[in-house]
Amino acid sequence: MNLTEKQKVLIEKLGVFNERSGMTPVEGRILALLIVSDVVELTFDEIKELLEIGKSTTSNALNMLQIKGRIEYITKLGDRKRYFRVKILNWEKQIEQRMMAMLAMSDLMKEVLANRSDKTPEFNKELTKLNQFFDFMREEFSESFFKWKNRK
Amino acid sequence: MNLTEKQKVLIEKLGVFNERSGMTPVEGRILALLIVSDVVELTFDEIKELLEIGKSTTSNALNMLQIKGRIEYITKLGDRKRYFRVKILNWEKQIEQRMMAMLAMSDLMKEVLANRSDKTPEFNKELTKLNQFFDFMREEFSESFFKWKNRK
DNA sequence: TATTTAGTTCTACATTTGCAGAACTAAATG
DNA sequence: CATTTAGTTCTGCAAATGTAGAACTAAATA
Repeated sequence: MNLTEKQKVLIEKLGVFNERSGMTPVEGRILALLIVSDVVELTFDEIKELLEIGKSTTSNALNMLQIKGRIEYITKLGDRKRYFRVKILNWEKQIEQRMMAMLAMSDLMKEVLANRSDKTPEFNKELTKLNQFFDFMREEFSESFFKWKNRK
Repeated sequence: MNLTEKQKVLIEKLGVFNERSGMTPVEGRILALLIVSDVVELTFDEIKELLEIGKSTTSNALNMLQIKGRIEYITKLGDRKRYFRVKILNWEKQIEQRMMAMLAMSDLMKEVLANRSDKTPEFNKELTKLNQFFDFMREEFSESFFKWKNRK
């Protein structure tokens, strides 16, 4: 098992993307590896060797990725090793959660607004409008996700 | 100019929220201050004193927040100080950009898919479905943003 | 032109983060 | 029951990050 140059480049590219959405470099690359590799189920040691990373790093990253719900492992009869793979179907949920998390500011904003003096009506009006934007988007997004889930 | 206990709590709360979306603690708190404070335009020194932070920290954070498009400053005739305030109207654009950035993975995914062998048809099918999800969402979101901008 | 003002840049430092390698552990195997 | 296997936990370190304070600068003021 080894990687083509093209695959290595793709892993780095996807790795950087993953870093920017809150993973460590190694986490990002492990996830990328599991998406790019032609072997879709890789063992601890294969991951470690392919990415040339330390044992503890591999262990910790794999555990984090599991906690975050991005990967899982299966086992095979008569084989003690764990075979890790991405939980692709979870991605939609991931995206949904993160979108909604972004719009969660709405609640905080309402709290801020409730505490503002009425001596800055213009500012308050803008904040109110922003709030309406959040509410609107939350509604729209739920609808979109619903629409996707229930498509034929 | 000083803050109520309630305001201080709100600033910390919003501050933590901001930290989690990629700002330093101080950046997050400055932005929070400018949203929570009843005085909507604050000077360098007011910000520094209210948040009890260093001069260089204040300077760097204010510059970063301007680069990120989150704040701006105005000046007053016969007054050399800068008066900083949030660019609230930019928030919608911020949200839009970040949403779209999340879905930008779609392009990367297509590249990955193009490079996968056809020996893993099931996996590839799932990836394809994920891609369709991204495309669908991108379309939906653009529509939603458009709808918001053109509402009466 | 000396001083003050409003802010920037430089230097230093403490904290946090990410990773490696060694030591360890629990289960399976010889 | 000694050894191997498959991983986890511990220890330490190098680099990055976030902040403070001092030194500096450019413009305005006395």
